[in-house]
Amino acid sequence: MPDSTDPMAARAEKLRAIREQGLDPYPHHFQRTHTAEQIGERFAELEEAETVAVAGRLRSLRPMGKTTFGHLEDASGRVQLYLRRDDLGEAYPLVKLLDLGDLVGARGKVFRTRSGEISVRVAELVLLAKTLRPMPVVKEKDGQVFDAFTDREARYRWRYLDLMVNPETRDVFRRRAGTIRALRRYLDAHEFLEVETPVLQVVYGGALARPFRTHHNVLDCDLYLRIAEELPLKKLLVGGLERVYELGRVFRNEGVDRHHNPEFTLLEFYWAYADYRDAMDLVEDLFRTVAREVTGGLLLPQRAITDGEEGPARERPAIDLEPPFARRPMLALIREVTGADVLAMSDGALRTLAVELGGALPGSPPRGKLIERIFDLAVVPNLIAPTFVIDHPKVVSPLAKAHRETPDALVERFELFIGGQEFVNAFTELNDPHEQRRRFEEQRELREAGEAETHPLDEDFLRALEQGMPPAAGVGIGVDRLVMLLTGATAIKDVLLFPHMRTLEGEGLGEEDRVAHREGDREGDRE
RNA sequence: GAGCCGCUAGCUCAGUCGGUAGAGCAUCGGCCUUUUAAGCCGAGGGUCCUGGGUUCGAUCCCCAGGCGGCUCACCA
Repeated sequence: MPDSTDPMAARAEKLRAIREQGLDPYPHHFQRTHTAEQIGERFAELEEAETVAVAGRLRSLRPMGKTTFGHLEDASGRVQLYLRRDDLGEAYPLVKLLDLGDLVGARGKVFRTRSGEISVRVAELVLLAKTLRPMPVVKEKDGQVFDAFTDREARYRWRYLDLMVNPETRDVFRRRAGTIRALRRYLDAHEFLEVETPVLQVVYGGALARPFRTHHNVLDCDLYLRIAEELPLKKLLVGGLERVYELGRVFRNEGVDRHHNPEFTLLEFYWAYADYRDAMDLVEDLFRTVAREVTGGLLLPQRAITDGEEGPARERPAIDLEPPFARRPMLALIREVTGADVLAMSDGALRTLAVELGGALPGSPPRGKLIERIFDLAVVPNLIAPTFVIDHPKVVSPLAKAHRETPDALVERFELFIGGQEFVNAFTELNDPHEQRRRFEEQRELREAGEAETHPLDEDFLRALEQGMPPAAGVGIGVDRLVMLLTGATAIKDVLLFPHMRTLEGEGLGEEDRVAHREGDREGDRE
């Protein structure tokens, strides 16, 4: 039942009235001459001189009888509109049919009001798009914000509303774009070639994670969405592209929380004739360069994390990228914190230690998994200052080359931790095809023993290695987390424009669409 | 996956020691030709998340479920 005071019904009624007056509520074009910012910047020359044309969204309306004030907002900022019946004449009643959020264009002279605000005295007002839904009403006075649009769910689900009313959200995504630009610029400058490899793969690989599965109808085969970029990029090293990178989306069928989204942006680069030490030098320089470019400095303030609604905020210290990043072997860090020499311990003792630290693992995990687990529990939370953790257990790194000094137990690998978070994973790449095959087979044994996350054997990749891959370093950087670091964000959802959310009722494919897709399948089968 | 918290008008929230509800903003009407969280006067607006249970009676108490947020655990 329509309610006379329902905002949507009111807007629909205004739309009808506008059409009735012969006005087009959704015209095709508006010739804008100035942005809001330009009007402020060039006020001296514009004042009472040429006619300007501005366009944007109405963010405030203050009708006072035969005069109305309002603010128009475009991508550059806001400018006040001064609408007078004497100026607009027959067009003035249109003002009554406007709502907050409508997109309008206005032409007129620029002036300063009695209270000093730079404004456009509107001689011509054009509706550019009528809005049918109310937008969040956020008011502001003396820098204080009233009725802020802070509901996290609403902000994530309807990001356009968040972007409309929260300037800091726009800043986050400008900074995200800046981060990606800086990463590209850095790698391009170091003569890495940007490439694109398939997202849909017959065999997934390059990481230990569970994949999303999909199906190709015409070929009638299952495909996986990639969980990493690694294997195709290494094939390019075989092909003679000595420095390659890919900045792309990968998909992991795992948990969703403050640090994880089912799809995320991963940067991987591969560097022939380099090893993990070279890569560490490069990564350290890359982090500083990108941080400087994006934030202007190397000291990165982090926002506090709140414990629940009422709970106390947990302060997070600023991250300083200035001092050299520490480089510490994983086993040495474990020994420092727990006193345990994990390499010398029996499997049973390792398990006992892991349980003591609060992390029981299901099944009978291999030593390497237990060591990694102990590391995650005992060491990681304390790795606040940027730290390269180096030389990991072999079994958890099936694609990394054995350590040149401890080849039986360790690999040449590093992870960069900052603020207790992993940002980079890299290693000296394994390029011995026989050794790679043995590692894959080891993974298969683990899988058969009940390990959930193992690396599948990829014959096509082994074939490429058999063709000869140069010694190389490979690096993976979690771009979303890097953006979090550079923006101080506390949740990955805050740096994704459209983070994954559970579907609401009425969202997703309707039954009719699903039927249509099934029809499509049959058509595919016939061909 | 576990724990805690929340779900009341379009929005943000208050409230009912169990007797079917209220504020501000928004909306609608009136006044107002330099206002700016504009102001003043008036009005309308609610399956109090869903389903069970207890009760004479549930928005409130109990149970189950849904959705969300936060925290912890885990994969980046």
